[in-house]
This record gives sequence, structure tokens and C-alpha cells, in this order.
Amino acid sequence: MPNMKQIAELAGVSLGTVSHVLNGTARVREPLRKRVLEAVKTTGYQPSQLARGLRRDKTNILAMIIPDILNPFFPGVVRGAEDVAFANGYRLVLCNTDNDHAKEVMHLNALRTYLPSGLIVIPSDFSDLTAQTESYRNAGAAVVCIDRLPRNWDGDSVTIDNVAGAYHATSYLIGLGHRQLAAITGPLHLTNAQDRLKGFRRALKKAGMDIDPGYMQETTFDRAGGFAKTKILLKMIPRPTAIMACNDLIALGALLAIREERLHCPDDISIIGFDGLDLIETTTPQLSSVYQSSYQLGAEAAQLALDRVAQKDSPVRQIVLKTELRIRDSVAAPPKIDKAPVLISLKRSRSVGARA
Amino acid sequence: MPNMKQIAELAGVSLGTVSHVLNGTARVREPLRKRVLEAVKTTGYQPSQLARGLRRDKTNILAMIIPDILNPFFPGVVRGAEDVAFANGYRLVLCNTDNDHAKEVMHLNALRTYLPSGLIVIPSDFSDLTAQTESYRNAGAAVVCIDRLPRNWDGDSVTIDNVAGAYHATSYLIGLGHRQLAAITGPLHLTNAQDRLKGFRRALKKAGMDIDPGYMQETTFDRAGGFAKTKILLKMIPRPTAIMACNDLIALGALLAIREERLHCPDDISIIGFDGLDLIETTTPQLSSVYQSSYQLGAEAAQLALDRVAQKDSPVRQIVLKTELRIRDSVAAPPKIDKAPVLISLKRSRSVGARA
DNA sequence: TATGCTGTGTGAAACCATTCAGAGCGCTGG
DNA sequence: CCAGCGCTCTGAATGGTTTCACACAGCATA
Repeated sequence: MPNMKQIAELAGVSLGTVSHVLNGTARVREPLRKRVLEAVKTTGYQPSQLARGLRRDKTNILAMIIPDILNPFFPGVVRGAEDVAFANGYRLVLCNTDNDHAKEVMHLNALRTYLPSGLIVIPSDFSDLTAQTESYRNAGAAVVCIDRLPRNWDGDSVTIDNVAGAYHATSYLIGLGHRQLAAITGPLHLTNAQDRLKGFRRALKKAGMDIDPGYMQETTFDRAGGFAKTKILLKMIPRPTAIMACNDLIALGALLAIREERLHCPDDISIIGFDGLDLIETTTPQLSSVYQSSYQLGAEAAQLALDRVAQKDSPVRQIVLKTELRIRDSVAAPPKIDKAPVLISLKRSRSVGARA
Repeated sequence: MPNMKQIAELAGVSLGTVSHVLNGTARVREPLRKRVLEAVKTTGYQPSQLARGLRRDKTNILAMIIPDILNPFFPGVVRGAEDVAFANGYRLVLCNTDNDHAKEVMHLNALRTYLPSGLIVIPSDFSDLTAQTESYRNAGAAVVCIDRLPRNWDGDSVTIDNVAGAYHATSYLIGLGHRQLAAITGPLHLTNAQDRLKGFRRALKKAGMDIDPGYMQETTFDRAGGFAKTKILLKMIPRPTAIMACNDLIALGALLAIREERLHCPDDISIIGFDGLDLIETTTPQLSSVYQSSYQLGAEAAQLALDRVAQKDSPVRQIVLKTELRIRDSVAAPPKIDKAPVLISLKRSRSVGARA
């Protein structure tokens, strides 16, 4: 593979001229320009991204730090970001943190020396990332936080309206007549989990309903967590008639727990999840969910990062995406009998268990 | 951020000595060594990966080219590769091709100038990639093909035993008494799709069974493909009593089609998928599948790449991973009535349709 | 004719780590 | 006592690009 010097010789011009032709950084007379382009074409020359990055103090790399690509929410985010990056001549470096702050910091530190133009982070938790991200900013890199925000975050971000999403879903359940609601939230050190719980409570308050703290269970954002917490909820008296799950994996776990307890969704209990993953379309019943576009989340983040690279001092942008309540088969009005006193409700629960 | 020169000054040694201490490329007396390490520690110095890569003609980057991270099979592969890469101080650059050969070539060409140490590719199709990958090899990079192989591939690879996997699944169905089998294959320009079909046919042959080509439908590796082709299969006379789907998404589509036709899996039709994705555990019925470890696929590939970087001229390795038949609720013996003549079987199909 | 200005090109410096030839030093064996 | 060797360490060259100060030609103006 030839280098720029050889192109310069082949075209009979200086190094600088080749650079100017290639980058459009200065006017070059047409004949020279043509000779350079010709030389590039015949040799198949490609500039070294390394040398270029070394010299410009920045590469066409976007670094992306996410919790875990195995969680089905994140591939969409990654794909959205990669598409935008690719379309602009950038590449994506992907790092998984497993929500481990130490690992996150390791990635953050190590990646910096590759001089990425931008950094897109889904924070592992509520830890303050200012120290690390500041060093990226000083190095001229754009930093965008998405999905959740670390403590004290005042930079660019893309999130969704978690409060509104959870509020709508909960209100919908209340509208159907549910009075015994439960929520299974994600880890409350994450802002998105916090906000979804906030939306849930706000809807209850609006309806003048109160709730025992035991009906709000906190767990990890996965199937196992949803399963375990649902088992607990199903034993409570009175048993909830609807569960607001703070993501789809939790909802999935809830569905499995309900099934294992020989209850039926939505006849006995309604479920609404959050995220709108593809895979909730294949369950029986199909799960209702607060849809958000993970793809858009990633795409907007990448665009935001690239915009900031182009215009370093434009005002901070904090994009908030809309959600959309998608009702499918997992919600219904509460069983009639639940309007009767507690003990009867309990009895029914047992008989149902026996029946199946 | 300081550079190496400043570390050298601070430690009172030369540039070369700093490099040797950091890379262990030569013996350095303990006192000097200590001073260097001390200087590194107090300044928080980190070597520039760019300068390092430029000089060594190779970076600690692993490039990974896959069809589409949104396909739930691939996150596992990526995660496996990223974990191994990370553990060895490497980073992963992720590229999606959408099975588009042109896009694949673009990525291949563009990535090269970042001088990755290794390249892991899931080929978009059967196209010959020798030209592109050869240039990586010439640049000293390790190239590993996984999951499927391009035409004429004679380099390192990690695949699974597709033939055996499909063979076992099919044999299992035959063992249950199924005689009207159907297969829905992936695109036959992909080696893995070819091999799974081969395993299917081999099992039939072993059992002395013949099959009408109409019962082997080719489609894309997704839900929509499985859905559409199953619709066709369900109209055939005699109707198949079992479907061997060449991946889980196809199997999922098949399940949905069967459901939509008011038939029942496994009572009317059995289904076996391929891949063993998590999401097939949440369907009703749970889908049986030929499990393969996508994580291991990625992890082995990354390890293979790193091994080759370390030992350039070791013999080519072509790793073939085992599969494991995981039977769940989607398979059963064929309905008894199917042993009766065709017309009766047809009738039953109608009556079932009317029932549901 | 001298001066200034524009429009184009040039060449060297800078970016930063690695590596290689060689220098300095102390020790050993003859 | 000296040649020779081994062990450390040094400093310059190297890799490929961008950028900046400057040069040069051509033209217009005074």
C-alpha cells in the first residue's frame, strides 16, 4: 500500500498539495488536482487513519459504552449509532460494562488514547462520570450520555420520556378499573428506573389512589428479576390485578411466574412492560408495552455527537424522545370478583390455582 | 496528557528506556525502572495507541464484521469476541453489513487503514473474499471467518457442525414417527444453510425416506420468511407433520403461521428450530431447537485471531463446535390420523380449523 | 519601475511511540 | 593488563499525515 509521499511523486506535486486535494483544505488548480486523483486511483491509495489521527488529534472513531449487548434492548441502540456513524465515515468501537462501574472506567480510560471523535455512553449506574468525560472533552471529543444519566450530568444527552411513558401505562390500567396495582421497577440507582417509578406513582396520585410500598418491588432489569418479584407479589393479600413492569424482560419474567402459578394473564392479572422489544410479540398472550425506539436512541446520539464534533461550542442539547403505549393481549379489566372483600379475592386465587 | 518524552525527562532517562520499561522489550536496571514507573504513575501517562500503532504497523484493535446485530443470534457472538478482546487489551470495532456484499467490501477496505491486529468476519454470502482478506494478511493482520465460510476459504475459521445438528434433529423427528417432514432452509448461498439442509436430507436418506422438493422451502433467516413459507407448507397435501426450521427465527415464524391457521403445535405439527436463542423459551409452546453457543463462537474466533497474531506461521486452524439438541414442547409424535390416506388427513385439517 | 496583492504550491515541522545501531561500563579470562 | 564480551542505556531515525510559514508568479496600481 503506497503512502502519501509516493502519491506526491507520482503526481509530481508536493505532499501538501496531495493533502489539500484529498481534504479540500485549499484550492488546487484543476490539472494538478486531476493528476493527484489519478495517482490515487491507479495506486488504490488510502490515507492511514492512524497517521491522520495522530496528526489531527482525533480519529474517525465513535466509542460506544453499553451495559451488555446481550440484553435485547441494546442491539437496536448500537445499530442506530453504527448506521449514522458509517454514513458519516466513522467506525464504532463497542464496549460492554455489565453495569460494572469499575469496568466502565477502565474502558473509558483505555479508549481515550485512540482519540475517538465522540463517546456515547449508557452509564452503568448513577456514579459521577464527570472526571472521566471531562478528559474526553479536553481532548476535543464529544460526549453524549443516553438512556440514563449519571449524577450531575449537564452535557448532551438523549433519553426518553420515562415518566410520561409509565404514567400513561399506569393510567390506562386504572382506566380499565384496576385498583390493586403493583410495579416492578429496575434498579433505582438508574435514572430511567427512577423516572418510570415516578410516572407510576404520579398516575396513582392523580387517581387519588394510595399504595403500600410492598407493591413496588425493585429488581434487576432482567427476566429472573421479574420472575422472582412476581412470585412475591402473587402471594400478597390482596393480590394485585395488574403489574406495571419497568421493562419487557421483567414483564416476561412476570408472565412466566404467573403461568407457573397456574394463573392467567390477562384474566387474572394484567401486565404492561416497557421498551416494546420484538420478542414480546411472540409470547402468549402478546405483551403490552410502552414502546420506545432503541434504534432512534442510538441514531440520535451518534448524530448529536457528530454535530458537536462539527460545532464544538453550540449549546448543550438534551433530546427527549417520545414513547408510545402499545396495548396487546396482556391487559384486560380486572376480574369482577376483585371488587368483593379481600378474603373472597383470596379464595378465588386458590381455586384458580387448583383448577389449572 | 503527557507524552513519553516528558516521562523520560521526569525519570531522567532516555525515550528508549521508557519504552523498554513499558513494553518489557529489554532489561532495565531496577532503580531506573522504578523511576520510570513512578513518573508514569504520578502523571497518569498513557501511551498513545495511535503513535504506537503507526510505528508498529498494527493496533490493539479487532475488527468484527457481522450481518446485523439486530438479529438475536449475533449479540452473543459479539459479546464473546468482545470479552476475549477486552481481557487481552484489545478493543472491538463493530460493523454491520446487512448481508450486503458491497457494504461488506466497503467496511473491509475502510477498516484496513486502522491497522487492526485481527479481523473476524461473518461473510455476507458465498462471495470470494480472498482479494480483500489477502490484503489484511499482507498487512500482518489475522483473519478469521466464522459461522459461515466464503467460497474457497482456506484460512482460520470457527463454525459449528451444522450437518450433524440438522441430522440429529431430523432423526429425532423420524424416530417419533413422523413421515411427512418439511424443511425451511435459510438462503442456500450460505454455507450454514446448505449444511443444515444436507443434514436434513442425510437423515431422511438414512431412514430410507424420499422427499418431494416442494417440502424444502428456502427463505431468509427471519421470522417473516418462516411465516410465509409455513403458510405454503400448510397448504400442501399431504400436510407435513413436522417442520425442521433452519434457524429459530424461521421456527418462530412457523409457529405464528401455524397459530394463525388455527392449528396446534405440537399436536398437529411439530417444529424444531436451530440456534437455541433465549427467546424461544418464552413462546407457547416452548420451541425445541438445535442449540449452539453463539458466545463461544465469538470467543473462540477472537482467541484464534489473537493466537495467530502471536504466532503468525502456526498451521491453519478450522474449529468446529458441537451442537446440542434441546427438545422442549414443540415436538410430539405425529397425529395418529395422518397414517390414514391423504384425503382424510386433509379433512381433519379442516375440521381442526373450524374447531378453534 | 517599484510595490502590493492574489492565487497556488512547497517543504519542513509536528504529532508520539518504537526500534536499532552503537556507546559506555564493568567484568572475565588469558 | 588488555581484548572481548555482556549488560544497560541512549538518541536518532522511522512511520504517514496535516498544517503553517513562506515562496513564487502574475497582475494591477502608484
